[in-house]
Amino acid sequence: MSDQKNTYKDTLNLPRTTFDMKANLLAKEPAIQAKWKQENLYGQIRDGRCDGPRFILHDGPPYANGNIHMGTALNKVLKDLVVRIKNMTGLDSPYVPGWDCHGLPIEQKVMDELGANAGSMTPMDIRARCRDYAARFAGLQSEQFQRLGVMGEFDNPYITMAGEYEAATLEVFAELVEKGLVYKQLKPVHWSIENRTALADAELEYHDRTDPSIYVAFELDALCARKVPHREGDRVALLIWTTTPWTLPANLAVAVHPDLAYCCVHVETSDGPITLVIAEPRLEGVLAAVQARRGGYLGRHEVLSRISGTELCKLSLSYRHPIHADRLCPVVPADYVTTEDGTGLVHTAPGHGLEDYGTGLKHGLEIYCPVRDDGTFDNTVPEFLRGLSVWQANPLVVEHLTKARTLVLEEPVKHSYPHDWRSKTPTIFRATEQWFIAVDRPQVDGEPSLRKQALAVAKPDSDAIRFVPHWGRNRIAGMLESRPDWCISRQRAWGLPIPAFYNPEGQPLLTPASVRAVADVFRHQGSDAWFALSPADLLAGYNPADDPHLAGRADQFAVASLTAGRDIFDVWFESGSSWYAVAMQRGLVSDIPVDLYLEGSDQHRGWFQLSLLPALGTLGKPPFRTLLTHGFVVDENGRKMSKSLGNTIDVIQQLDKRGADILRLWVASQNYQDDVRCSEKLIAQAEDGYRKIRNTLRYAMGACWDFDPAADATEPVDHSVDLWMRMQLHILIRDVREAYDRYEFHRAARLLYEFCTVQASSIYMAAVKDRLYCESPTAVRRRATQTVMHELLMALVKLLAPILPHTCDEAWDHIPNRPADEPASVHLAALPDYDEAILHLAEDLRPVNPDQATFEGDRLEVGPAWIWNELMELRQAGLAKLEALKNAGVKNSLDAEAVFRVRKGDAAGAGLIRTYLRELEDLLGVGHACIEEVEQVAAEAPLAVEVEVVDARDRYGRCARSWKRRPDVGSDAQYPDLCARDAAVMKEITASQ
RNA sequence: GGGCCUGUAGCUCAGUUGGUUAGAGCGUGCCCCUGAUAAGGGCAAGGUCGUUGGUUCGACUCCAACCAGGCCCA
Repeated sequence: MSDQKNTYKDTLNLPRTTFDMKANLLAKEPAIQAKWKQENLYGQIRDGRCDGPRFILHDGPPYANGNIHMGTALNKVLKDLVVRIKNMTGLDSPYVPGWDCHGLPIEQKVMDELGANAGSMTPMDIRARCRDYAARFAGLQSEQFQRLGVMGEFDNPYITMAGEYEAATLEVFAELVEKGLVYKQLKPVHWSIENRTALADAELEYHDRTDPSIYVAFELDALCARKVPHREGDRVALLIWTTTPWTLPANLAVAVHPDLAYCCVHVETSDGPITLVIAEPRLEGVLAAVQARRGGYLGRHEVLSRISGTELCKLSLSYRHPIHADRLCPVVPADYVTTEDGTGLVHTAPGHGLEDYGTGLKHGLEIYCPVRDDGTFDNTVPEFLRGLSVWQANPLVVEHLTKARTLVLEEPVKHSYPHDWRSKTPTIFRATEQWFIAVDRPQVDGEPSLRKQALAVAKPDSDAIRFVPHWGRNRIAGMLESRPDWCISRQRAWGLPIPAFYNPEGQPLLTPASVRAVADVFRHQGSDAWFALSPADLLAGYNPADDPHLAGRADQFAVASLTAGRDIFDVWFESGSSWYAVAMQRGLVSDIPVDLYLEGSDQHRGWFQLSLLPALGTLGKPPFRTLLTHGFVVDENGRKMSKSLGNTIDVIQQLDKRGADILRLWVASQNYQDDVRCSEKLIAQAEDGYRKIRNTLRYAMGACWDFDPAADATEPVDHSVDLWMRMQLHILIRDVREAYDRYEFHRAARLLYEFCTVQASSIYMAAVKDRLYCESPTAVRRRATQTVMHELLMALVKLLAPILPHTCDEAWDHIPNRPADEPASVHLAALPDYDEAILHLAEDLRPVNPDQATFEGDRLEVGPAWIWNELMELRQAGLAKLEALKNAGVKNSLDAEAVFRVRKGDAAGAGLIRTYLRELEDLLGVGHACIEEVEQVAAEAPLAVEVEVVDARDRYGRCARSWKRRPDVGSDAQYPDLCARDAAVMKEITASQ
């Protein structure tokens, strides 16, 4: 028996393929990548697309520091999906990756490595080390991106520290200078007295520190006192609170919140009666504090009246300055005022606080900073403070206030305070000269301000920029409305110098011509030249006398007398110029906008906005046509990933464990418009999906092993499941391409995956097994299935190629008899197009109520889709019955027979089922199917046909070759153990041998 | 605290202009096959649609507040 079984097995056309079931991505991917490199696949794609329309995705440069993380991987894979899809759509879509190389984090890492030696290093020494560091990590990340399968000009990326790039950045800067948008002004920064330097946020450490916290009454001048309800004979004052008494000399205003409730309270004190203005919610707390620490001071108190912050502002109050007795200062509104502590009235010193600075600019206050870089007061303060350090000043200020009877309370307060990370000494806020790009200043050529221009292109009815998702427009517009002038200067070594020179009087030289002259030097020598060359050499191509911007002042700027400034650019200005330095300078586009910027949603404030402003200032238009943003990678509970929470997923580790295509499938299947959840488990799920897709491809290949479309292609007959499959395939092609066009990769990935699972694997491949295995190799029925299977395989591999480039590359080489007109690599191929004619069968003929009367013979000819939806319902019903039968003991479907019950006299219904009977048999996987006439069928039955499944084991013999139970088993005397079909096939095989 | 955004089965996603008992696939459980076999197939369970109010004859869908989470600010 078993011998005979094996005999027949050898006559079957079982699947054969060289495409391994096991992916072995860890070994194969690097080999495939090496092959791409060696064959210069990227170059081949460029050559192949050089006649197509351009599509430029301009890369936002990651920072050249550390390994890539999940967020970087998400970003780069999304970009690669876009680029691959565009190229496979026939567009010429090059991709030039870039790296952001300057900036503090790198400098900080280098300084850390240098440790104590840092002090003896020159800026040039430090810069050289920073350059090495950046180059090292740009190289490392480049390898990691390529390991992810990202395709692009990795042998010629853009690097913001390259001389050419630096020169281009300065050229953009020169344009802004020309437009009158660059200016110098005081701004408070974190200042280390110890090191006499500005500090970035990253250079601060917060430690607890005890400071004198003081409540001070700022007395209103006599005129204003009358405007405030008070007790006759009282002094009238605004009560403020501060933990930095030394900033009181720089006080220029008191800020109140318009929405807060304030009250005027009469208080008896040992310094005499006084009416104080204080935020109502703070009244009890403050009085209690005074009572607790300075009981003898406080007598009874009485609230006289209440007043809103808005009203308070309207009174136009002015108060006598607590230190400069002869000055009067205003009350201004500010929305950052809170009642968490203090008095709800905020001492405002624009030279010593960031919020105060903002308020100062808003209300035209001077940015006044009487503190010198060594932390001592200059001569603009009263004599008792001159020359003293701010720390010495604290008790003296308190003493002064006490004498003036304006000190209500002093108590020590312990709070978290910023310290210099290097010297560990406390820092102060101190206004220093900084360079700015003006956002509200109209340009000298009459163009509106940058803010106006930016808001114009971001407003709802503008079509200048497309936002994906659409709410990005809202977000960036909101940020543009409120953004302050752009402070572009930093006091560091590792960066692009702001090419400003100073004459002996301290006046800056910074004109379009002088900037361009420096740009020319940097182009060839890099910005190290700033530190290596003299101002005269840096300005070799520049003559003040020829500079129209110095008209009449040229003699003040004799080149020999100048010194070079020590500020460098904010790195955002460098990356914000990349649309020019890369996209235009490299000829990717002849003019902006480029087609697409694609970054995380944090870049609405970052790169997007800081690219938009320079481009508007330079060329008057945005640098991008479309802005696409993605969310952040969070853990499986939606929490942000952090090392301290221990919920991070390491990309490199995942690459080494599962391979790039798994990660890419994971990326593609995420809806990136939201935050993207990631965990070991979720990536494992992508891996499961990958296996399903791979095995679907593998089966299709196995089914086509002896098939050559050029020689064997056979049109499926009407009413065959092959036509259904082909239609499903074209629906898939249409929907996936549409999803790709809309950047909805997760939709495409899901469609592809579900197609593999349901339509292809569960339905079609299961149904056509019998004809593929058992029919004669050249039977029309088999060849037709192979024809569609081959179409399916070709289309699927192409559609999947952007997502799974390695797997599809490998699969491409294993496709049996790949047509001669197809390129050597799937990545050189075009995405498949759907066929309208095939699609119309599906689209026009939607399912209708199965009204028996409408099933005329001619309708069957036009309606495979229409009818197929109903047939699939029948299949579902049949499978349910089959399940019941299995529970009753018929384990193998081939031992069952499907009986389709049609109402007696329903000739059309019977004809319909007869037409599809063979396909239904295979769709259910049963040995045989037949029709039976009955008196009544259930009204809701699909096609008005009921399906029943019965045990065929006692009815029919089992065909030893196809394993089907059929009535015609034994009908051929030569093969008594076979059914008629298999007997005929055996005769054909035998005859041909 | 402010701006923008998100919240449908354990997971990834569908849910058309508000309209019957909210759908897939994966995963899980049970079962089958052993001629796709470190594969393939079937069936089943699983959801108060973040919460609470409101508008409406009717709300996953519209409105408000709240809760949770994310990004950017403060």
